[in-house]
This record gives sequence, structure tokens and C-alpha cells, in this order.
Amino acid sequence: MSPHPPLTDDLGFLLSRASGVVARSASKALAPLGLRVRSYSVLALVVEHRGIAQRRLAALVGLDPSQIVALVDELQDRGLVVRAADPQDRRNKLVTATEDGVRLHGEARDRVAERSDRHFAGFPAERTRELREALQHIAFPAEEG
Amino acid sequence: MSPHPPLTDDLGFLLSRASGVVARSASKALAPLGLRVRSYSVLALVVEHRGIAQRRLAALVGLDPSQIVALVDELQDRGLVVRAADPQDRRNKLVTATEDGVRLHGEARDRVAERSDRHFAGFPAERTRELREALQHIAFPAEEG
DNA sequence: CATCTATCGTGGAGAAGTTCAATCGTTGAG
DNA sequence: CTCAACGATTGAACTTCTCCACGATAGATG
Repeated sequence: MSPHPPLTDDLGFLLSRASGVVARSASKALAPLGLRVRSYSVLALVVEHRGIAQRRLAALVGLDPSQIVALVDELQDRGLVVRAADPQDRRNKLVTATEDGVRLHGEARDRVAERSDRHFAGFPAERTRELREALQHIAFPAEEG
Repeated sequence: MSPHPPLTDDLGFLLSRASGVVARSASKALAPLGLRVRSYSVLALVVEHRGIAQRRLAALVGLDPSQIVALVDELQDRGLVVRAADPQDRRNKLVTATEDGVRLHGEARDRVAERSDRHFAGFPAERTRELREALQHIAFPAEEG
């Protein structure tokens, strides 16, 4: 009948809607720790990649570099991460997590995972894996390594 | 080795990242028509559901009702939609698309679809369908009808 | 009928997030 | 040495988000 599918079948719309739902959930899980979704993402990346440059952080999170400055500032003020000049290229500031940073990240990760699981409950493992691959394909089009 | 998966495997993070990529793309596709992603979504829903209440719009798009007011205001000022009091319950304002609104939505839909397809290119139809179902499950947890 | 409560649309305030241009120090090429 | 390019940083303008409160309407309760 209708030659065009409804908005609720549009992948872009669904992506935005689903992202909002999960982000709101994560936000509540992180609030008691004084973290927001953005700062949590940055902290997580810093914990994973010791001594990561801010430019790289920006590229990974998909934010403007200027936003990373404020986020790292905040994390640094709380003693969760540390900035250090890159000896090889002093334009770069390498960010590293402190012990407190690693610890808080661990707690945050657990809290987020707990809430997050509710959204994906009922998904068979195979399906979750496929979803993850599809999203990675969309989120990182150039397959940057 | 590492007992915990990296952030780039986290579905919440990927959802946010992928959503941003596609939204930015859609935003560029819509700019020439004077629409943004939000107003396009609202317009699309109004075209699909003739005489939809603003509260329902808010629930569908996942926004605060107060934001819908501004969006509908804008669309109404441009003559794309019309507000009318619900005879059955005069608290409701039923929103309907005008002819111009339907026409612009058609063009917008085509433009968005064209760009959107690039992101999902290389996906077999079966996989796209599964992705859509998974996202709907997450985006509309209560399976609201 | 009178009252009480809940809902809808609306407006407003403050926080948070986005986008963009400009600046400063650093690097590498010519 | 000179110059173009790059990373971090700042600031400004703008948009979006999150709440809260208000007036109008509806529905339930006494």
C-alpha cells in the first residue's frame, strides 16, 4: 500500500532513539560517581590506551578536540588522569589514568554494564555480536585501526 | 588477558557514536531544505499519523514535550503543519501536515535515504532487517503500540 | 454540584553540548 | 631560516536538554 516505510523503520531515527534511551540509562548509573557519559567515555579510553593523545581521543569519541580539553580538565582536576608532554612530539599531550582513575573507571564500568544489560536482555549472544559488528561498521566507516 | 572488553565493543558507546555519524550525515542532507534532524522527524511523524497529539509526538521522538512545542511552532510558521484542538479532549492539540508539508517531507525523505544508504551499504538485506529489529527493541522497550 | 487530582500544552531558567574561528607553541619540509 | 601544517587551548555564538511552574481541561470522588 504505502510505498514508503514509516519513520519507526528508519535506521537513522532508530539509532538516535536507541542511543538516547541507553545514554539516559547510563547517565543515571554514572551520576552517583560524579561522571557523565562523555567523561566516562574519555576516562575509559584513557584507561585502555595509556598515554593517548587528545587528538586521538577526539577522533575516537567523535567529538571536537576543543570539547576534549574541557573533559580532560575536569578529570585532571579530580585527580583521575594526568597530562604529560609527549617527548617525541611536544605538541601532543599524552593523557594517562591515575590509580584513582583506574579504580573509578572499574566501578563505573560495572554500574553501566549492569544497567545496559537490561536493554539487551533477551538478545541471544549471536545476535548481540552481529549488532556490535554492524554498529562498528557504521561508527567507524574508514575501518581505522 | 584483559578480563574486560574495550569501550569500542560497548554497545552503548557504539550506539552513540553511530547515531552521531548518521545524524551528521542526515543534517547535511536536510540543510538545503531548511530542516534539521529533529524537525524532520516531527514532520515525518505528523505526515504518517494525521492529527497526532503533541504528547504522543514527544513520546515517539523521545523528547521532552516542551521541545515539541518549539518544533511544531517552527513547522507551523512555515506552513508545513497545522494545530487543531481535539474535539474529544480539548487539552490535546492535534497536529496535521499541510500539502506543502507532505511535499517537503517527501523530498526530505528521499534526500535522507540517499545519504543514509551509504552508511549501510554492503549490508545484506537480511542483516539490515535484523539490525532494525534489534534497534526497535532497544528504542521502544515497552513495545508500545 | 463542589472539589481534588491528573493531564496537556506552554513558557522560562539554567545547565550542558555543539560548532567554529583564532591563537600559541611545536614540528618538519624546502 | 622560513613557512606551512598540526596539536592543544580559548572564547563566542548557538542549539539542545532538563526541570519546574502555570493555566486550561478532564475525570474521579464526595
